[in-house]
Amino acid sequence: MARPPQLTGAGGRATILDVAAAAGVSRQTVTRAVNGLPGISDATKERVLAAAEALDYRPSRFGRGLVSGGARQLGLLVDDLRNPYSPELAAAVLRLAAARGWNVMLADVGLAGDSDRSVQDLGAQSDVVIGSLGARAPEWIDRLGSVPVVELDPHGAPARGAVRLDPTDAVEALADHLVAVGVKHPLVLDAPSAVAAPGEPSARGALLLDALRRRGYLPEHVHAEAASADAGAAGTTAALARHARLDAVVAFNDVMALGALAACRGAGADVPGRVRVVGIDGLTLGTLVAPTLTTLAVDLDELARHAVDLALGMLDGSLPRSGPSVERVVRHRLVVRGSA
Amino acid sequence: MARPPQLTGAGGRATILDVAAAAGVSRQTVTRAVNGLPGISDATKERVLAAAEALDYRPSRFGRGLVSGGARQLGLLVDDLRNPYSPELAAAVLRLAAARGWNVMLADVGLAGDSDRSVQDLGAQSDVVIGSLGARAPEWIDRLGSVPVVELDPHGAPARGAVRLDPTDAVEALADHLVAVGVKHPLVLDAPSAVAAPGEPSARGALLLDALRRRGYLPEHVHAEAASADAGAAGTTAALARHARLDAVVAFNDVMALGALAACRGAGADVPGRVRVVGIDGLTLGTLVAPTLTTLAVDLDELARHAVDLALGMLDGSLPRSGPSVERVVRHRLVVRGSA
DNA sequence: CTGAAAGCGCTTACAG
DNA sequence: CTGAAAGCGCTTACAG
Repeated sequence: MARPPQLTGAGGRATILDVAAAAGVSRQTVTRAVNGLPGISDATKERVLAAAEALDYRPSRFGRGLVSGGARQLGLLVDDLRNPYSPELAAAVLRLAAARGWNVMLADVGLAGDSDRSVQDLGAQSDVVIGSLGARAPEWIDRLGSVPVVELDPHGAPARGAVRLDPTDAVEALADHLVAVGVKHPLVLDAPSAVAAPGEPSARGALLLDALRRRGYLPEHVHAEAASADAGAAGTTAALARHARLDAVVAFNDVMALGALAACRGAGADVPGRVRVVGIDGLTLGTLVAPTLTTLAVDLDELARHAVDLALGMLDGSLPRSGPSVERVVRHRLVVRGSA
Repeated sequence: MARPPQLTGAGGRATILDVAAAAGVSRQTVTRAVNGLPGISDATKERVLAAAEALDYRPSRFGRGLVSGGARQLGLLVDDLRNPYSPELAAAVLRLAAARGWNVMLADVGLAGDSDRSVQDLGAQSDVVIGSLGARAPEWIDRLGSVPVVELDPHGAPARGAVRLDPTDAVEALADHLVAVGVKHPLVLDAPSAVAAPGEPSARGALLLDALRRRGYLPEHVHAEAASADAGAAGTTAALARHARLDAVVAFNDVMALGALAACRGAGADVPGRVRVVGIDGLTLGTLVAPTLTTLAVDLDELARHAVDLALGMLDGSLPRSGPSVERVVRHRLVVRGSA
């Protein structure tokens, strides 16, 4: 391989100066050739391009960005892409961001081996970050450095901006619905909670339990091993075996509810005939199964719109830079389908 | 708002020099304060940080990247995040990339309003790109500039590197399976093809039709309006109405097959009793429905592994820089589940 | 503890 | 058509 012995760039990468030297021209001539600018003879251009090719030259995005600005970059921090909630949200954010000429960099703290570093890198590469930070928000906001952050469904008090999800209305509507359809023995199938003490219900779980109790129910409450379909199925199977009279499962999210649906099928318990099943999130997925899934739906487009608005507002100064944090609220909505 | 009248940075953004001036120190003292370096008195640090805060100073990622290198960035180009195939693939790539210390920037050419610009921006921000370029590969590779590209399931001859999907074995196995279970009148539910002439089957479709014909079938072939669940359902409903004896639907992908499943339910056609339904992709989704979906599965972790290997190999020079393009192959595998 | 200098890799005017 | 100069915003040695 006829690789020249000395390359200027770090990591043995060729820079514009290497190409210029190899082609026997100045660096601005290299710029002209590489960027297809006018004011260069065909012969020179060809020679420069050949040198660039030979040296495997690629312009540094940093050098370039420094002088020409570079596209704005929005960082999106998601939980776990394997739960369809994340990609549905990401799709909504991506679309809005693209429409405004923003790039989106994605980091998945659930998938990343070293989530701390993932968060930090995301901060270093983004002009603003939107993300589900959950319980680790304070720590991660710190890692993100000075980048403005819009928290999605924050657990505590948000640092700067946030879009809060409010399921209360939908939970009340659901509880009324369960009463109306004659449910007697509901189960709240909760996800394991990172924040609450073991055994303690999640925020959503507590809301559900409270709404049910106020209507005279003595709801069961169990924590699944994980917020996944498999864990939802396992939790449901076990509950079904323990409590023969169980006639409703309200799951922490849609994916777990899908697991509950499968478990009911496995146990020969008709849905919604014998057991009603309800999820939370409103994923598209819920319309593809049979019976279709009753759910407390979030309008992810609305969530994304608020988040992007807030994020961009923080940047262009249309939002106050100090003072109390700015919050938007998106309410869940009860969507009654086949399963309940 | 006590915003100072003059800010050095473009777009009215404060630079390190603005902060230095406001705090009455030199720029390297600002660096020390902002980056938590030693060799600065607490008093000075505090004053600098206050000035930075007041000016809403955030270090430019370009300036920083230019001197300290910055994390490597992998661009991932997907088709449409709303088809679960994309996020499942993205999750696999993200995990591998994160493990190797790479950031991932995501662009969705299906969702973006201006897909050309999306592609170009991705190229400008990435050290290497992995992507499903499909029929527009030549054009988009051009837009990506000099960034190395690993094509996923390329339609034509790949430019540099590619991971090719090979469904042939699985298609043969599926055709044998359909014979074995006594299917007589199969339908190939194809996706609309961007490349082929209208009415022409897609590459996958052609493979399926051929395998079926070689076994003595006279398979139906229809194009759905889109590669979506809804379109798959509509296509199936129409076909079911036209051909009463239809007893198998092989869909272009899993999402369409899910639509077919729903259509069969709607038409009162038992699956797999009266109609067998088969998808392609092997999405997790297929295990959550009832009956569970028989499919030609791609191992997305394997696909991602090859793609990331190839991408990183192109960068570190372990792959030849010129000569024929490098290809890896991932074979589909028949996974028989409940629906066929 | 603080600052003057040099340089990262590129592009944008400006001369020739 | 081509090149010498300046500068984008930052950090890393090196002096004081």
